[in-house]
Amino acid sequence: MDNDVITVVLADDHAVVRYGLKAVLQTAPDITVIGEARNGREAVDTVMRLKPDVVVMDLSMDGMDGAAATRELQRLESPARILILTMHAEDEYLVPLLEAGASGYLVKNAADRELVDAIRMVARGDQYLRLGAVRALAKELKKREHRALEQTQYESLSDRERSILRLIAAGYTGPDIGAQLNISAKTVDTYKQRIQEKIGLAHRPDYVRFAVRLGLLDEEARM
Amino acid sequence: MDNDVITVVLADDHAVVRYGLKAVLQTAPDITVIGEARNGREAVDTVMRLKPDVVVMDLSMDGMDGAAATRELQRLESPARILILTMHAEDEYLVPLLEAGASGYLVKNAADRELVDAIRMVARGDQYLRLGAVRALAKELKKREHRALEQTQYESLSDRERSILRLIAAGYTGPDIGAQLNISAKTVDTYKQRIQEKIGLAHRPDYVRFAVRLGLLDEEARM
DNA sequence: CCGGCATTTAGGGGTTACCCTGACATAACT
DNA sequence: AGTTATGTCAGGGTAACCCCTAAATGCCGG
Repeated sequence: MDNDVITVVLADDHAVVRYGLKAVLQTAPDITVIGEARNGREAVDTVMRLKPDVVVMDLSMDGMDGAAATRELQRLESPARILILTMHAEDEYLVPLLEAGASGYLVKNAADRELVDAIRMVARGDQYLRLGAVRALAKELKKREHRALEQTQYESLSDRERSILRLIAAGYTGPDIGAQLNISAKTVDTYKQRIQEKIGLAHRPDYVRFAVRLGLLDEEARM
Repeated sequence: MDNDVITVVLADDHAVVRYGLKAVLQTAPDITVIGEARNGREAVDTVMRLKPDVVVMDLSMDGMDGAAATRELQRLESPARILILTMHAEDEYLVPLLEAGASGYLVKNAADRELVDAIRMVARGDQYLRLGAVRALAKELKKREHRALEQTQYESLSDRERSILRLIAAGYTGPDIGAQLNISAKTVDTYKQRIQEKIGLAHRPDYVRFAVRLGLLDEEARM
C-alpha cells in the first residue's frame, strides 16, 4: 500500500500488553501504531475503519477470540496481514489460525527485535513462522481431522442415541440406563445397535475411547 | 520500611509485559520500579540484592515458575510482599500460591488502577484477592483433598490390581482382560473383588469416574 | 525357621447383562 | 402416500459378572 510506513493495529485484552507492544514498536521508525482493540469484535471494527497494513492479535481474548477475528477479517476486500501473538508455544492452535488466514505466529516472550522483524515480514506479504511450528503442522493436521470426524459422527446421532452413548461410555449397564431414562432395557439395546450401525462403536472400549477423545466423560466425573 | 515510596521488582518472562507494567506504574508517584527479572531464578537474585517492598511476579515463567520463586523468596530474612499476576482467571493455582506465601493474586486484564491499588495494599501488609477467588478457595481445597485421597488409594493397590482397574475402566470385559494379561478370566474376577475390598469400587461407573479423575484413561485414548 | 500376610493365580455355580432378530408408532420429509 | 428417522419394546441364546472357596508363591518378623 505505502512503501514508507507500516501501519499497525494492536488487539489484546490486556492493557499492559498493549502498552508494552507500543513501547517496543516505538523503537522502529518504519512502524506506527494507528489503533488498538480490546477484543476480537473491536479488532474487526477498528481494522475496517482504519485499514492498517498489519494486525497484531492476541490468541486468547474474551468474547470473539483471535482465531474467530482472523476469519472475520479475511472476509474484507483488502484484508490486512495478521500476526498472531501467543503467550506460550501452543502449536495446537497453529493450524486453525493459518486456515483462518493468519500470516504469522509469534510467542510473546520472543525478543523485541523478533516482533519488529515479524511485522516487517508479514507487511511485505511473507509468512512468519517459528522453527518447530512447521514440524508440528502435519501431525496436528491429522489429529484434528480425525477429531473433527468423530465430532461430526457424534453430532449425527439423535438426542437419545447421544445420551445412551455417554452412559455406556460412563460404564452403566443396559438396565441401569433404562432405569435412568425411564425406558426399557430392551430399548437401550436397540440404541446400541443403531449407534453401531451409524458410527461403528461395537464394544465398550470403543465407547470409552470415543467419549474420552470428545471429552464427554469429564463433566460426569467432576464433583 | 519507608513510608514514602513503595519499591517494586517486576518478574515476567515477557519483555512487552514488563514494559507495560512499568508504563502503568509510572503513573503512580508513590511507586518506583527498582528492578526487573526474566524468570524465577533471576527474581530471587534480584530481590535478595535490591530488597524491594513488593515483587510483582508472573505465574508462568520458564525454568523456576512463580510459585517456586515465591516459596524461595519466603525463606529470606525480611521477605518482600509478593503479588502474583496471572493471564487468565485460573483459580486452581490460587491455593498453592497462598501456601507458598503470596500476598495477592491479580488477573492481568484487570484495570491499570487495580494493579496500583493491589501494590499499595500488599505493601501495607494486607492481602489482595479478587472477589470470587476466595469463594473458589474452599471448593478447590476440598477437591484437592479428595483427589489426593484417591491417588493414595490407587497407589495402595498392587501392580496387577492397578492394571485390572485401568482395563475395567477402559471398558474391557473380564475375559478380554484375561487374554491381554495371559491369565484366566476367573483370576480377573478375584482382582475385581480385591479392588472392591480395598478402595470400594463396585460397579463399572465407579471405575470410570475414578479413572477419569486420576487421568488414567487419557493415555489409552490418544492415538 | 516357620507361620502369618500380601500377592497372584484359579474353579463352580447362580444371576444378570449383552447381542441379534423382529416389530410397531409417530413425525417429518418427498 | 411412501420413505426415512426416531423412539419404543420383546424373546431367546450366548456370554459376562458376582460371590464363595482355595491353591502356590514370596516375604517379613517372632
